[in-house]
Amino acid sequence: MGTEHTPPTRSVAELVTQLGRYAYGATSVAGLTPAQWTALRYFSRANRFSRTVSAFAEFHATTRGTASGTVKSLVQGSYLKRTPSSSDGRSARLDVTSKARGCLSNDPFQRLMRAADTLSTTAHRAVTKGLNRMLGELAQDLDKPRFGVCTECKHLCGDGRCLQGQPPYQCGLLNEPLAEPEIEQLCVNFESS
Amino acid sequence: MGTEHTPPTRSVAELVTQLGRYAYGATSVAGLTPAQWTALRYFSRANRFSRTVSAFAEFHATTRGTASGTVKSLVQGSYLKRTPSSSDGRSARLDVTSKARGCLSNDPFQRLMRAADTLSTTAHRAVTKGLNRMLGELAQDLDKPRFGVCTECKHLCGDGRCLQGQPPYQCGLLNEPLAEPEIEQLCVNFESS
DNA sequence: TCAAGATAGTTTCGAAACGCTACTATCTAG
DNA sequence: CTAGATAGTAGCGTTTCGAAACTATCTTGA
Repeated sequence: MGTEHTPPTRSVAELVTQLGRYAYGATSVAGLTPAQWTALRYFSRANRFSRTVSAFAEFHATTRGTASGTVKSLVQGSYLKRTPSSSDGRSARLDVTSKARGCLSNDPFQRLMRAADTLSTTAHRAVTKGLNRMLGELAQDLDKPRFGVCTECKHLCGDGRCLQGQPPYQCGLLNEPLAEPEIEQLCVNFESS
Repeated sequence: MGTEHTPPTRSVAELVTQLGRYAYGATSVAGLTPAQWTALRYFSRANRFSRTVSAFAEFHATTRGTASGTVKSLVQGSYLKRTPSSSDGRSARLDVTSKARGCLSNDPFQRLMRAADTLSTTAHRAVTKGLNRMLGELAQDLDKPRFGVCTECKHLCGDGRCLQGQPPYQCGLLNEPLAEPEIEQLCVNFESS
């Protein structure tokens, strides 16, 4: 009964790339480059296990070399603070500074969020769900990590056992305790369900 | 009853940028760069009034200088054929060659479309509608052109008058006849409604 | 205990891509 | 016919990026 293939509307793929391009290019506020904005956004959204150069490199879909350079410039500009890991001598954690938080509050990226806010609640939910699904498919197809939050991750444990819902929370993969606000942050080790 | 602000799901803005990044970076098939892929996709989707360097520059959200370089490389590689305009001595039209069409048939971009195809029809429609809305908002906010198809454009005229539905079609803005397949192509002069 | 391999991160290099400015050529308005 | 807008090109410096080479640390297993 219905048409078999996609109707003659503009395809979702085209819309996504166009939105992505407009959002990425809309820099020009502070003296930060698009790549630097992406990094700042990432490090302000990622949990403490994921605030590393390597994790950011995977998120940004680039090489560690490039990511290293971007991070370096942000550390020099004191947008990020480097703290060597106590357990792993090779690794360091990057935290956003108050200066960076100030910049992020008028991120050009906000325009995109404002555009999203014009949608109704139901429309917003439908789009979120659909895009989430697409991202999962694409990440699997490209063999990239997923980057989700604890509340939707299978490794989240509550109250000693792997039952979600009540604190104190814990990550079943890393066996590390999770504070309340942390379970809404992005994680490299995310696995759905 | 419902929560006032966005629920603790990952925001639409984040999803869009992430999808955009993955799709843009997924090149590496032929010897074409991401910018060249974007150009090829554009020129294969745009109608004859929009297949110019300037229109592509606006679509790609870049400068005419950069766009000119990208196009030049594609013409040299015989992916595009340049035809000077008969009515305007300054302008030229760029058409994709059969070689380019061959490349496009295994565009890395296809992965994103495949991901979109895993959605149900209703979900697909909801996402399309939502993203379309967002793109409209964002384009207006950034003062960029919209780039839509004739079937959704107010300038489409049918049967002599501006009544849509039956051929022969015509563009009410440029006063030019439109062939049947052309009314599904992208246009710089698109205006909604 | 020690060697081999994996991993975190940096550095350098060359190739793009980009924004910007200046420039030519053509078209359009008064 | 002149002034200004528009289509497109060319050059410069910056940013980005992938690839490869390298150091330092961790891990594995004999």
